[in-house]
Amino acid sequence: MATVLDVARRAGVSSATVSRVLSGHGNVGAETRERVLQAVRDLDFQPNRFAQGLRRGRGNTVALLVGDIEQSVYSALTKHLQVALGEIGLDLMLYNLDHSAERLRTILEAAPAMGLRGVALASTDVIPMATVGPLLRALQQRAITVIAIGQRLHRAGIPSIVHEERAAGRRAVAYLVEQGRAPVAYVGRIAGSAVGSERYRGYCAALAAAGLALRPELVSDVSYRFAAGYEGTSRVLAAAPDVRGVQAGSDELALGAMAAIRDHGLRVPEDVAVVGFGNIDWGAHVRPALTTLSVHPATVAHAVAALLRDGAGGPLLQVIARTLVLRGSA
Amino acid sequence: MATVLDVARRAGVSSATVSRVLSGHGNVGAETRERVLQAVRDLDFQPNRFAQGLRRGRGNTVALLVGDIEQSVYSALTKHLQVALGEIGLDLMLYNLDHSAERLRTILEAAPAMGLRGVALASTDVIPMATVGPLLRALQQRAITVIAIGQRLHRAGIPSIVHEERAAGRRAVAYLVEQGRAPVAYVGRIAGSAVGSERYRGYCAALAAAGLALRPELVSDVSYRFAAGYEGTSRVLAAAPDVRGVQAGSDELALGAMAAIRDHGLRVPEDVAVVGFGNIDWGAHVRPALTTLSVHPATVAHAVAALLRDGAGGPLLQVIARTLVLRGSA
DNA sequence: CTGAAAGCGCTTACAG
DNA sequence: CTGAAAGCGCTTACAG
Repeated sequence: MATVLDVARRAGVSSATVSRVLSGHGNVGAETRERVLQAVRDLDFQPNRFAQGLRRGRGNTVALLVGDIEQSVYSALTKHLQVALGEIGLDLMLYNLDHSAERLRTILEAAPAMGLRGVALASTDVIPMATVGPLLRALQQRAITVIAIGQRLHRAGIPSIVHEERAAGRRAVAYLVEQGRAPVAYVGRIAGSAVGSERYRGYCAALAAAGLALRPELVSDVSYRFAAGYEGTSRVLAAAPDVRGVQAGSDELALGAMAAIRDHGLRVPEDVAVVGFGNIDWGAHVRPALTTLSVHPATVAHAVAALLRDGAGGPLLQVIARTLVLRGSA
Repeated sequence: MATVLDVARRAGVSSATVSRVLSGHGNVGAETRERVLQAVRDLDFQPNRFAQGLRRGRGNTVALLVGDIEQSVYSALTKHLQVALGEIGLDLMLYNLDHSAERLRTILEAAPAMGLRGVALASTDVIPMATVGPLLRALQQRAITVIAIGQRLHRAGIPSIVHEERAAGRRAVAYLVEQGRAPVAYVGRIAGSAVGSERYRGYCAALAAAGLALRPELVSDVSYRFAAGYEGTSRVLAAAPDVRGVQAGSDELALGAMAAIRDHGLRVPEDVAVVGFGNIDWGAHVRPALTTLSVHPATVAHAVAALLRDGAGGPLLQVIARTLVLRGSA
């Protein structure tokens, strides 16, 4: 592997000059610069990342911490972030939290020594800021850009990029009510999810605006995935046979809900309409196709990249609007 | 951030001794070791990754290159590999290939300078070995462990971990035939997929064994995702109205196929049975639930970790068996 | 068993 | 505009 010294020798200059040409810092004569670049090409020189990192005090890697890479929100985000970071020369290190606060802490504790450029925390789980807050602040103090995705941590001084949750939930439930789908159940408040409770508040707001009562038996607290949607909906159907609409806390939950409704001998949407959350890729391909609220991973990815590129001083809170995507299920 | 020198001073030893204690190489007196470990704890010392990497010539990072992180096979693999690598102290860098050979080449060209410990190439696309082969060999020559996942590159000297494809495809199609589902269509040979054509050969073998003719109008070449399954199946249904079974090249394609069958006014499985490939997470939750062939990401992940841990000398080819997972669709 | 010293490959004040 | 030199924080032969 060629070193900066090899390049310097071949170009007849010092290693300092090579470094200046490559970094763009400091002035170098046009002809000298050309000679250096030619030598770089000849030797196929690529700077050693460790040496660079050691000297500069940090590297080109951003850690992305996701709740669960198998969930579509996170894999879509990962994909787009990978592209957006690639465009500004940054690499992506992936950490799967598996919704574990313990794992989050472990990772954040190891982060300072890793020379990261930034940490993007994409988790909708409630974060125990008492223990995690100091860790995040420690990262910021070493000039590591910390960004929250999907959760509002801007009050703790962490730039946050989120989708609208409450307003979106309210809009979707209002739509169900307008379509004559009351009583509407809410499946998937998701205990422990910061986002889940926001969506649920949207549900409550929509009911209140329509003058409908909040019936506890119509609300199901479940966890994230399919089976939870199935079980939660089954329970609601048993407790409230008059339910005509279901707002699910996620598309996965919505799919489970649809299965439960059908296994209950009812039809979607004729008997019970279903709305999901998150516009998952297969949502358009199940039958009936899923009506849901959009998500915008590319927009998030670009916002993250911009924050990393420009350093501190960016907006502390960016809220991305969602659209109600109408398909067959509601 | 504490350095090894800080630790040395606090423990009253030299930095060499600290390094020896931490690495486990070289003998250190029991009492000295204790003093060093205490100092490490006191100062919360974590070795600087760049300095370590520069000195050792490589780091603790493994690059995982996946075809498309949004496909369930890859996200499940990523999740399990993350855990398996974590257990042996390695980090995971993720690169999304987006099924682009061009991108693969770009990434592999940048890899040597990154001080990677290993490169795990999880792609089922046909790899242009004329250009990519030399890049992989260059990595191996710098003692970077290269591992192929999902595709057999063992003849090129690259340890490969794969699932059985042909035998599994044959078994599934034979099952459809046994159940009286002939003629069986094959949707998703997937031009450009090394794995897709293996699965298709299993289909051919099953037909031959059953004495059935290979009817070209029953075979659809499509790309990976849902929409392709929908279109491919629509075409097959139009060209061969007598079709009674569909073997899909993936679960995504199977879901598209089920939608197409239903939009055609037919029922799954009564009129047309469908078998997928890959046991995707939502497969059990659609209705009818998807019959499919299993996949074993945890097994793959452990095999990869073992190869990284033990370095060269491991098995060149590991084949993981698949099970036919019977559910409602066939 | 332990330490002094060199060196991995960069970058950046400093000097000219 | 350019170069000589120091130094980032480790690890490892080498010497004792």
